[in-house]
Order: sequence, then C-alpha cells, then structure tokens
Amino acid sequence: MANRTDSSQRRGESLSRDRIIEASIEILDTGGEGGLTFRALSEKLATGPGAIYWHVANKNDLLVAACDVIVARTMQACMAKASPEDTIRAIALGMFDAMNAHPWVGSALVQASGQLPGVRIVEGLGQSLRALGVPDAAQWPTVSALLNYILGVGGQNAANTQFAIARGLERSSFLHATSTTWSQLDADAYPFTRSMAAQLPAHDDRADFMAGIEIFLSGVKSSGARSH
Amino acid sequence: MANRTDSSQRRGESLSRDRIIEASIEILDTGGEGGLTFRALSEKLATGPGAIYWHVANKNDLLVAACDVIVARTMQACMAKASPEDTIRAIALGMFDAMNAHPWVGSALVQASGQLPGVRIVEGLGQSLRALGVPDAAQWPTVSALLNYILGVGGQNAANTQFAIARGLERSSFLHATSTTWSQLDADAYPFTRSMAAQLPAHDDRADFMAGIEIFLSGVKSSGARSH
DNA sequence: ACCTGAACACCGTTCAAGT
DNA sequence: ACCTGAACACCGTTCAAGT
Repeated sequence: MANRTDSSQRRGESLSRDRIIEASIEILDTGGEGGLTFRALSEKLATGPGAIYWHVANKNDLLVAACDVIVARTMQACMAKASPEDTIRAIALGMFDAMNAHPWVGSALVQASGQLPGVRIVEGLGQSLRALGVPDAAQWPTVSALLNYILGVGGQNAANTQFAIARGLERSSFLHATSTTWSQLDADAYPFTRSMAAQLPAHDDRADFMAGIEIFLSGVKSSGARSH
Repeated sequence: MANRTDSSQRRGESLSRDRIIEASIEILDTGGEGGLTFRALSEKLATGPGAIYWHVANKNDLLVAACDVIVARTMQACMAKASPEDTIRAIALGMFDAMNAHPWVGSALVQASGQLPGVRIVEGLGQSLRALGVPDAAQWPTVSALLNYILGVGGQNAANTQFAIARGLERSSFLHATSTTWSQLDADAYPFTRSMAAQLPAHDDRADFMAGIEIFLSGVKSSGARSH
C-alpha cells in the first residue's frame, strides 16, 4: 500500500487531511494566497484534484484548517505568562509575529472569525481579561474589541504584503512609494496625512501595534475595571 | 436620503467610469462581493466586458473606486462635530453603519488600506486626535490603531454577512448557530467562550463596537495625552 | 476615441469510473 | 474506502476588429 516514491514532500505516504493541510501551508507561505490552488496542491501531493475533495470539504475549509494550525501553535506558546496583562501582550505579539510570518493567516482569520481559530484567540484573551478583573458585562465587548484590533492589523498586513508581492516590490520600496503618494496630497484637504508621510518609511509596524495594545490596556483599566 | 439617479441603465448614455462604478455599487449591494463580475456588470450596462476595461484598469481598481465613493460620502457627513472626541465617535459610527449597509466595503477597505479610501479615514481621525492634544510622536500609532480597529470590525462584519448569505441564513439564525457551537465546546479548554455563548445571539454589534471606541478614547486620554 | 465579443488561460468543484 | 482525471461552469483579462 505504501510505495516509496521520493517526493519533495515525504515518502509515499497515503493522502490524509493532515498531509494536505501541511502541503497547503507550504504553498501559502511560498506563493501567497493566490498560490493555493487545487491543481498546485494536487501536483505537490502527486494526486488529482478529486482526491483532495475526499479529505476536505472545499477551499474555505482548507484555508481555515491551515489557519488553525498556525493559530493553535501560536496560542500554545503564549498562555500563562506572569500576569494576565502580560498574557494579553504575549498573545497579541504572538499573533502579530505569526501573521507577519504567514501573511495569509490574517485574511483567513478575518474570514473565519467565529470558527475554531478565532475561538482560540477569544478564549485566551477572555481568560486573561477575566483574571484582570474586567466585570462580567464588559468582558465580551472588551474581548471583541481586542480581537478586532488584532484582526484589523493582520488583515491589513496581509493586504500590504500581497500588494507588494504582486508588484514585485520589497516592503521598504512599497512604503517609500506610499510615502511619496501621501506627500503629494492636497495640502488643504490632507494636512495630517501629508505630515505623516515622512515618518512612514521608517516606522516600526510591530512597535505601533504594541502601542495600540497599550492604549487599549490602559483604557480597560481606567474605564471601570477594578484590578483588585 | 439622496436618491437622485435611480435608473440603473439609462439607455443611450455613453459609458463612463462613474456610470460603471455606480452600477458596480448596485451589484455589490445586491449580490455581495461574489456578485460583482465583469459579465454581470457588462450585462447591466448593456455592453461587452472589453468596454469596461477601457475605463477601468482591473477589478481591484473597480472595487477600490466603489469603496471610495461610500467612504467619501460617509466622511463628509462626519467631519467637524462639537468636539474632537465627538468627531472621532461620529467617524467610527459612520463607518460602522456604512460597512453594515455595504458589507463589501469592509473587505475592500482592508485590501486598499494605503490608498485613497483609507487615507480619508486616516485624515479625519488624525485631525481629531491632533485637536485632542495627542503629542506628535503618538499621533501615527494612535491613528493606526484606531483605523485597524475599525477595519477589523468591518472585515469581520463582511465575512459574517457573506457567510450567512452563502448559506441562506438570516443574521439571527447565524448567531444562534454559532452560539450553539460555542456552548458545545470542551468545558475545560474553553470556559470563557462557553460562558459567552448564551449572550451571543442577543448582543448588539453596534453597541459593542462603540464600547471598543470608548475604551480606546479612554486609553488615549489616560496614557500621556494632555487635552488641556 | 471608444466599443464589440470571441478567445485565452485559468479557477473550484463534480462525478463516473476505477482500485 | 479511497483515488483518478476528464469535464463543467465559471472567472478576469486580452485583443483583433469594428465604429
């Protein structure tokens, strides 16, 4: 049954959901969202497209499953830090780094919000906020806001990366191009954006992201939550 | 409010970029993101697909342009409220309502972050935060965080709507189904999510969204910004 | 200049047929 | 049970040809 063919993948193991998901992640990491195709996937796995459908419902199912592998791995590394606040920071930072390393995760997560990958994040954040002393009624809105912020950053990061890839640009030249566009905006209508153009290429996405988390945590603490 | 031109296909009028965008918005509102097709569009406009390409670079260009119409209209109605804080609230609420009425705007905005529609929002938020007294160095991270939060909500809202539409569900039965799934999660691994399941169907997205904005504003004020 | 519409190179998904 | 691969119904985009 298991005939040994030396594929780049593994030895001639039989097809399985896990193997399909694993191959999908490799394709997504290499070629971005557009690269994941049932044809590309079946070629990598040395089968036909139909075979994949025996293990996977459809493309969305596949994407969510691939996303969940990354999220589960990330969350596992982030739980139970020194303080609940630090756990929230670790989750946020972990997800940021994961979505940076795998830009497709950002858009997949947005699409699969209520499903398992999103639930993992909700759970981690929720437990921490509860430990922080956020009152019952405020827990859901607070978790929801934090998750939405993280997803927003991830989605935009994914879009920027894809945009840059599609044009064969490096991240730095993409930022430089955007900066130039902004600096040429109408001075009366866009004073703020114009004044931000100069610092755009040098800015640190990760630091900005964490600054947002800190604003948020500071807001949580000052808006009613008593942390003992 | 404004229903100036209701006629979808005015005979005899020559094709133009504006007419194409107008028709695209109608299709997107009716059939969602999947409904916008060069074939559907050319049928509505009584031409061939090739004609559209004379006025529009590609599908992404079309989507961004349609998105920008909605965003520009929304921002125009939100500027210059009583206080900078109220302006921020108005922008957030306006964008929430716009993305709720046109779910495709959420995902389009995420894809077009650095482009014109995103810049309009950045400008509105930035001017307000500046007026609020947020120090220079903190302005960009703060605007960025606010925008990301809004985009995250919009993107997720779009995904949920599309998900529900694809399965022919109403919003309420979609929430009910998600609630049931959550309540059946493992009690040890997902205590928080399980305890949220019951209140999920009754929750108010708009109120939750605004609660997030308030947390954020409160964080901005308590984390260094002196608003005289 | 603007428009036509057939054609191209894809795509996700299905399904009779094989083992 | 699992896999094959041709076929179907689409897509975005192009382009020679028309006006």
